[in-house]
Amino acid sequence: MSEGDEWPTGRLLSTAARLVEHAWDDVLTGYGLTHSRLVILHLLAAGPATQRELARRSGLEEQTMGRMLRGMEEHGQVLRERDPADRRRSVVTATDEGRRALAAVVGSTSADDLLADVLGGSGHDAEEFRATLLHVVRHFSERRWPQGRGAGAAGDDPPAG
Amino acid sequence: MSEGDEWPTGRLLSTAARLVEHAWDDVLTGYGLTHSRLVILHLLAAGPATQRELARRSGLEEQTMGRMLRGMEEHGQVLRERDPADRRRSVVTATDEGRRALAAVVGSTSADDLLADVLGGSGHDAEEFRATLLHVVRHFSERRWPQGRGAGAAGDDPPAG
DNA sequence: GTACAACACTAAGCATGGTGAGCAATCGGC
DNA sequence: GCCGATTGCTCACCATGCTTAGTGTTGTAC
Repeated sequence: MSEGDEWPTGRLLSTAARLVEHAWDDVLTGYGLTHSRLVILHLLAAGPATQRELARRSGLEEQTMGRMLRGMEEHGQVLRERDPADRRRSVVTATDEGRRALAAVVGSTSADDLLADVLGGSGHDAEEFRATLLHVVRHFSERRWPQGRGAGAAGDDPPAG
Repeated sequence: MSEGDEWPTGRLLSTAARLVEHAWDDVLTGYGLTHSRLVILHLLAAGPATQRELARRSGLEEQTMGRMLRGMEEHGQVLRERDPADRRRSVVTATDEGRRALAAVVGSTSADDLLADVLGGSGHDAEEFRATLLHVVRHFSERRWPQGRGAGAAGDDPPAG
């Protein structure tokens, strides 16, 4: 595709995301992961969480999260157990296999490095690009789920990575 | 969602794209369009085209394009007719209704303007962001479909918008 | 003129996103 | 203790991407 100049920026964004996802997938498939499951394992690395928490922290709907966790459970990457103290809740934990997969991907040359290379080698500022994306995500998240989606948002920010 | 700092840039890209799509959808739904159909109508504004051309020019698979065109046909936004000169081909044309919808959206305050405002009002350079996205799209497109996907790519670029 | 390759499109099925509806467990006011 | 509201999750279905495997049409080599 050599087009693109005329596209709305929003469509450029979607297309870029799709293409980078494909590049990621090439890497991840070898580790039994997908683009989105990686984020879940990443969140779980900090400790067990409920589905609702995971959904909120990754910006997905709970239904979507539930389905993805079911798939991951079938693949032995996470464990879901009812919380005995509140049986509405599922407590989600990463299994050893899930942790292994995450560590393997993080330790490998990732598509993110590839992306950084693509940008850096062409006069584009990868850090600035990232900062702009983060700004867009935060702004539109706030627009979509005002004040942290009903949950306490204060103190929820992770340490800057 | 107040997270994001730790995410891989690829995931940031996907999330940003999803959020901006939602913002677009809020605008587009009122005009009977969706995010992706807008691009098709935009391409058709230059004149009729075959499904294959549309797919190539928008970076989608032909199957995806076929399904989307079927939906648009059912909604009266495009017309598909077999090319009498080559009955393998479908010639796709925008209907009056499709053109009207496109004109209405283009004439309205679009989510793209919103995006530009969000960036411009915060010290981020919207033009630079766009240029970087375009670079990413072109690089990864080339990676995915080397040399213009088998079709003649030369002279295919649109005038810069 | 007939077989074979290429082309344009369709069909079916998977993945990941969304939505609305609904169910069981829990909590709170009385 | 009971009833209604809330919470946490599931089900069912839609949209838009993808892939693999067709179907029918055209072009070409012999």
